Amino acid sequence: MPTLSEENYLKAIFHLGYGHSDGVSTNAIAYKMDTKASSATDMVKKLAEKQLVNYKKYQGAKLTEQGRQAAVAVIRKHRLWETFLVEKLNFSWDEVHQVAEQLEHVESEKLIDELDAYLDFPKFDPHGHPIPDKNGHIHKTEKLKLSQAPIPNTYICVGVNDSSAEFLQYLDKIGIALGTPIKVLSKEVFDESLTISIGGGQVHISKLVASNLYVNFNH
Amino acid sequence: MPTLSEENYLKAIFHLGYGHSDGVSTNAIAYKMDTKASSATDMVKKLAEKQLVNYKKYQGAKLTEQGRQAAVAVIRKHRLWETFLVEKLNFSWDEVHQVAEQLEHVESEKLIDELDAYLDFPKFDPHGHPIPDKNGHIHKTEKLKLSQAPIPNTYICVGVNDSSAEFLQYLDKIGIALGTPIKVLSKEVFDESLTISIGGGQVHISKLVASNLYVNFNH
DNA sequence: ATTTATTTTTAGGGTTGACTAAATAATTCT
DNA sequence: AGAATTATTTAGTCAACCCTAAAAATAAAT
Ligand SMILES: [Mn+2]
Ligand SMILES: [Mn+2]
Ligand SMILES: [Mn+2]
Ligand SMILES: [Mn+2]
Repeated sequence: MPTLSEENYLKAIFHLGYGHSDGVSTNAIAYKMDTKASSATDMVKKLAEKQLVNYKKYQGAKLTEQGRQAAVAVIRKHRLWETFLVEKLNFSWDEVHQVAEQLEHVESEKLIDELDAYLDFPKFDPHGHPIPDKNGHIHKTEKLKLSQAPIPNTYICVGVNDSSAEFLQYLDKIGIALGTPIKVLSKEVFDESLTISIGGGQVHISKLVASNLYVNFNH
Repeated sequence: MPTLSEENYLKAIFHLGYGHSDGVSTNAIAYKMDTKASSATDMVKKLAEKQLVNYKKYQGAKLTEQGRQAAVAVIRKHRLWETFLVEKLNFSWDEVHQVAEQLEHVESEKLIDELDAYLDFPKFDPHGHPIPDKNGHIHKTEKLKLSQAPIPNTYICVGVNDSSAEFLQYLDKIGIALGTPIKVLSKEVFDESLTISIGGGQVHISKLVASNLYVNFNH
């Protein structure tokens, strides 16, 4: 079994490599893990020895199938715990990440299976992220970044890209939660900021904010 | 904050020193922690530096008030998690210890407070052990070891001293759970084994078993 | 095509928490 | 008391994971 630290690296490599076919650079890993490039190199070597990643010097790391399974298992635990915290323990969506970051490393297959059942097999976590199933399969859903959505149109917020407390609290403040209808009124050509309407009120959001919001068509 | 390893040592010292007024020997700590005496000495020194224990060479370790608070906080978390696993996730009392051993180290005050509330502020864990409150106070209850209980008489099982899976599964097998009435019929003078009656059936248990069972008068 | 800048790796350490083996203190036995 | 046994500490290593500084490789700029 991977150590706690290895699990965190695997998760980082998974997220950084998602969608891309080339290796994840040690620099990118180090940045995401809030550590130094030399530490990332060391860890990547260790993961390679354990057959969890493929690694060639100067070419970055790519998860093996075994590594992907391990990464997805941790992500599954992370998202189930986040769901538990919000659904059962009155946590808000901006409070769960830090705690789930610890809970995700608890080792017990029964624990996670029972938790899954207790939560009634949720498909998405409190940030709209899909919860991988027991076999490591991640259900793909249609969604697009609000920054790339055609306007004018009305969408439904289905997820966030950034799960930081700062961003989520900002969304709380302007009245956006999962399921909130967002009517996009106009886009400023200069900075691609958007004027949107939420529950009657009108709000102006930056491109950065819009690019961290996932929406779906309101069909 | 204590590290994970320090927390485990603090807990061990708390349990070993419970009731006794002299220091806990490094040997005893090592045995309980399943490690070597030299490792225990190292750790005790570190805990002493952090003011969590008082330690003088060759005189064992005693928790300071600060150390006791830290130990009890971990025990509180351990027992709340065990309760959660049994009450909500269909774990049996012989399956919870190992998992709680990991969960007890998750750091989040809100988590443990909410868990406490979610479980409706339980007073005892699945093994009949008292759950310390938020202030570190442990509610004392009357109880005695079945091996020391006057006979003949009828008692109620209120707890176990040994929480190992082997012992708990043995109790399952002979039909003893928390709350089970136990009628003690006779004690063998030779080995102090007991003949008891549980729900109609008659069972013979060793002194060792009886000394690991806590009972209360059936009043 | 060089030179310059950036990225990545290597070399050398530090810390935590283990271990073995050896030394020393405390205890028990005769 | 003196000797033998046991308990405890010290000394010296080790592995995991991190660090800084320097070297080497790659990428970018002139
Ligand atoms: Mn983590
Ligand atoms: Mn999430
Ligand atoms: Mn533990
Ligand atoms: Mn217990």
